Amino acid sequence: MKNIDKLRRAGLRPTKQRLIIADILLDGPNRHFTAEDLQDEICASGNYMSIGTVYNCLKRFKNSGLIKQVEYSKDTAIFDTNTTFHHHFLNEETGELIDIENNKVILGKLPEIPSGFLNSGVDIIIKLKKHT
Amino acid sequence: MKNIDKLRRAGLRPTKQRLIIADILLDGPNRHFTAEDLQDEICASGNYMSIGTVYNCLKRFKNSGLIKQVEYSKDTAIFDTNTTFHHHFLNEETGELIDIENNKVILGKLPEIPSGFLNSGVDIIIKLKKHT
DNA sequence: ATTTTACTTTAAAATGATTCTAAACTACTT
DNA sequence: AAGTAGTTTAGAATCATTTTAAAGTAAAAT
Repeated sequence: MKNIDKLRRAGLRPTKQRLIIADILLDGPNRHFTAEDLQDEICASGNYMSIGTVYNCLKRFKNSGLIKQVEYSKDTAIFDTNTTFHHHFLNEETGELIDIENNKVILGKLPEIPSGFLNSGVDIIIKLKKHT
Repeated sequence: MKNIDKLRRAGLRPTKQRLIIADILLDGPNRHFTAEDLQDEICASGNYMSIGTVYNCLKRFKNSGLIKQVEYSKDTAIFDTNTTFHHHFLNEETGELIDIENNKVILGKLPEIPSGFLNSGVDIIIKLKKHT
């Protein structure tokens, strides 16, 4: 599908800026990135966008389900083009994330969900350190 | 054990400020809290401490293993007096965390660890939403 | 096609959490 | 008692992110 249609389907008005970002994010392989990473790539592609717009677009892309945000990053928000249900390895030294496909993990036993609540998603992070 | 000894054992010089914090955190039941929460409690206990010192103490308490820091909080750092290996429920609406004891969860299948690395810890977050 | 309306982009300022700085202070050692 | 190394402090600095208000643009209505 063309990116302009992906935006329309997601309920986003296809502005010039959103198309630039869609072209960077929505083709090619999955990746993890920060707002600043993305702004750098926009520059590298010969375009310009204010950092405010980058943040604004990322928020809307996320709310529309075009991308996800990784939930356990401390200082800087990390976004993820992989919108499937999946988990992550975290390299503790570098902060690098690697996707874990959902079918690679099975939870054999889950705790009882507090009453009045529903399980609305499980996130698993496997931290890695270099083998000595 | 007296808190002054807990500090000494942890390799921390037992200053007046660290004792105030130890008295708040290290007795009583486990809890999750931010730096600001703690500063408020310090005030409520009739003491005063600059926010810089609160942060500084929390960092040292954490590095000494007296407390932990929750790894998947976005804007504000959340600390945890529960230093055992455990997981969390996250109330998505309120941000409230509830501990899950380690023995309540069993991982039936784990992905292959990337070569050259060791699994250095697994964090599981079960997100909760209100039952409708 | 032109106008209207609502949404979007922008630069710059504002915010909020956290860290840094340099001077004053204090616990521990000698 | 004096020295030194670590600690606290207020305030400034930093950094990611959000807000602001004005100017711009896509879609809807005429």
